[in-house]
Amino acid sequence: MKAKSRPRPKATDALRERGYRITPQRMLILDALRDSDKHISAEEIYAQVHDEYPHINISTVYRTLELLTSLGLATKTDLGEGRVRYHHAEKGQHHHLVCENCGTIIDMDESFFLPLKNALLEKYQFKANISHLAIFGLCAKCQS
Amino acid sequence: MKAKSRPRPKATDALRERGYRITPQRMLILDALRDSDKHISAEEIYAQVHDEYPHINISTVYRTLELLTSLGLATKTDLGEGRVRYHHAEKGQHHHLVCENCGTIIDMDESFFLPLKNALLEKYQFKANISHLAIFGLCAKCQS
DNA sequence: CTCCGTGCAAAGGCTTTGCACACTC
DNA sequence: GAGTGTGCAAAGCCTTTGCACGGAG
Repeated sequence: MKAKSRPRPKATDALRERGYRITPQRMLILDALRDSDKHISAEEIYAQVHDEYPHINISTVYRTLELLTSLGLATKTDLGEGRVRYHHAEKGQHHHLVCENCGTIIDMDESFFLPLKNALLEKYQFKANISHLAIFGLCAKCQS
Repeated sequence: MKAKSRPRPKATDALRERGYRITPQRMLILDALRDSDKHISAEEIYAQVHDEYPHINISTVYRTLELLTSLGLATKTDLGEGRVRYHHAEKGQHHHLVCENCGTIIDMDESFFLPLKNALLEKYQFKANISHLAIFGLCAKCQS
């Protein structure tokens, strides 16, 4: 699907440094995460990796995603679809506006939460750690 | 568990008006929703109703909750636990600050989201329907 | 050579669905 | 009586887990 041979040391180094082994499966899963410009489900990663490496198993995908998430290399998001989505951590924090009618997902910058964060800190002394939140509602098209 | 004979016209009227039948199961599920002061899962509602009405089935709970949600009588919240929680719509909207360290839950008023809602409407023409959001972070005690 | 990572298969948890009977209206 | 709502059982979907083999270090 995409070239997989370009230099891309960061994530694999992070694995190696912590004593985890570099396997073709892990590389391919990282590639799939990186190549996807939107959030991707375990099943989609599996399908994508399977094209290049038919031997792979879905449980390996789940185990690898859990590992990457625990190392901070991937981020897990629950958009309320009954399935979790992942994305590469390098791509930065943002949030999602999910249309309850047509399912459109709009990416929203984190800066929208700054006033809220400050208000919570001031009022409740609560230090919010907002990552990949989903907010449901109606998109422009579906409001009529 | 609780008296179930007090007058409670609102929800049942809403059902009747729309042509839905009033059954003991539906009444008891509404009671369970109303009697719970926190968000409650389908399984918990089932257990609670089962005490008074052992014949009930879990699929009836799910079907009824879906009906109530579609009528706006109940609200569905996904707090990312792999299971959905419900609450009675009359109780109003609020949100939760969940401490990642000690588990404390602080109730937060909806008004904190007004600036955010307005910003989203202005920038994305997105009409946010924020209901029972959970925000994770650290409470005052746990920040040291 | 060691032992971590994987494939395989099965099970787990939550939720949905098909069908025939029962109960509300 | 008509037809919606229910119980029952089974399946569906996503995810996790136990086990033994294979491959990375």
